[in-house]
Amino acid sequence: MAKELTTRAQDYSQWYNDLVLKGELADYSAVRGCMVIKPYGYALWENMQAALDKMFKDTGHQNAYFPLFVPKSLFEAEEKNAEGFAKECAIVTHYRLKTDPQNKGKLMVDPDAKLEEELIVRPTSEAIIWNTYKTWIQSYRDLPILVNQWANVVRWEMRTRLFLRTAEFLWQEGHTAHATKEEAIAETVQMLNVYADFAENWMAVPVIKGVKTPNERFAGAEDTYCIEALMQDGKALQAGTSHFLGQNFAKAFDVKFSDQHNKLDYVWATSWGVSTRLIGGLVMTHSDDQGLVLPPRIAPLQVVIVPIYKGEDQKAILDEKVAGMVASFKAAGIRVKYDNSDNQRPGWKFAEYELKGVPVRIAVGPRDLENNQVEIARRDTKEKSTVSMDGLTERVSQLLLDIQTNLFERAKNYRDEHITKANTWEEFVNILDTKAGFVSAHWDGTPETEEKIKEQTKATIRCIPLDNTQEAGACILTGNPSTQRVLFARAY
RNA sequence: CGGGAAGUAGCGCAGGCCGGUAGCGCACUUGGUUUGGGACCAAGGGGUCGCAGGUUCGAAUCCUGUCUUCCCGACCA
Repeated sequence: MAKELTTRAQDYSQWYNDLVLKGELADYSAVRGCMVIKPYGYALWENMQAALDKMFKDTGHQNAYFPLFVPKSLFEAEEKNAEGFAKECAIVTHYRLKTDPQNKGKLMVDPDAKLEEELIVRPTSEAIIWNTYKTWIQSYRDLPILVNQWANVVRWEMRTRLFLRTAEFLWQEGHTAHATKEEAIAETVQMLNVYADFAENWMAVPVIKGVKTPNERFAGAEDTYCIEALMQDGKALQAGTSHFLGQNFAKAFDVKFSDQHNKLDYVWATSWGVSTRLIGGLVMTHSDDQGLVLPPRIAPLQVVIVPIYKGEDQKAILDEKVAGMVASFKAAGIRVKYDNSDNQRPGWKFAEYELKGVPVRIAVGPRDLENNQVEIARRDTKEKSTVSMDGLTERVSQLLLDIQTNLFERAKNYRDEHITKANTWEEFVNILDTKAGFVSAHWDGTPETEEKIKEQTKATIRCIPLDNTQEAGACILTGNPSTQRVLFARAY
């Protein structure tokens, strides 16, 4: 009764906020636009990190760490990149405070402590990293460099939303250096595939792999590859990007190498990243009006066991019986919690763990002990069944796999049902306003047309899918010839 | 930056027009009864009413200023 949730139908945004706050993933902080990631939310992030980190290492990458601050002169070296981020940078100008003589007990910025050169709080680390790579690379034998960093970045957004857009966020950024263009492109595509694999097989979030149009491209990239997901309100979410940076940063930072024939050339670059924004996407993909729904593979808790008893005697018997169950689950690698706390009743616990999105709940009471059974409830379908205690661990292991699969299939069906072809402008606008989701339509390939469509409908081109079929058609807005459909959507 | 709303107990709010002992629900503490879908009874603890001025015998309440947060826009590679 304590925690009333807004339903999706009432107010989708409010529903999302309620889930994040009441599901204890994150909280607002005293800092404008910055959130506190609470232990439950951070445990989720740690599980995501662990899976991604292994995938990065399995593809030959190593972790490193670069500074939070970027001197302004380095930041501005790659012009397009600098321009793209200029409007959302936090800047350190001083290094000292002093007591304010006008205002007792208060501090002020010491005007005598102005920095010679301003430091930019990194919105992304290409500049500081490529300035470093210059000293690491002389020969083709030094290549490739395959480095990833787990870090926080700051982008001073005007309007923020928990996880989806915050002023500070956590992410990983991979920065690689290669001897050839082909190798760099292969790396870009490889990491896009890693992201898609992670999104679909760990988060159970179906994604479309594609390429961004020049308008939507990362500032300083030659090509931006992306994975795009679809939320339950029909809006798209960019879930990850992988950039082919060409020789732009090598030229900006003068990073050259000698090839096998002692010929100097600029190094080829990629960068790729995913952030805590994925958590927002996860919430909006699977959750329902009762709370969070988390996929078992990354859920902080996979199974919760709730005892039902009258009096201490029954509790003691249950504690002992469940201890064996817990040990067996743990031995099978299942993340399990036995909640025998006495300050809440079973009904409260049921509601609480549903809110938290725990995939499987097991209830055990005296009635069950008599019959050597337990009650199992799955979060995704809310189905309950009574099963024997014999072979319970195997059964639950299988159930977790089933839930993982079911969540993905459910999300994929929804996504596939919300990719709609539009052949006329009327259809296009109508789909966006009524059904939403992705709209597959012809586009004449010009930034001007893309811009006009955005102005009139707020829909942007999310991507040109990698597996696109080529077909002749006419642009949805201008009627000019087009060779393929692209995916439009309103997006977060 | 434009428009709107709000700052009162840990959280959510009432009180304010009409100045006069600081309230309610949840949470918390203690005791008891309970426990198969968000329990109940009783007794408690907790507040410089965002901040700074002003009016007044007296300000949460009236006036002025100021700070902050949230919502809607603009912005968001």
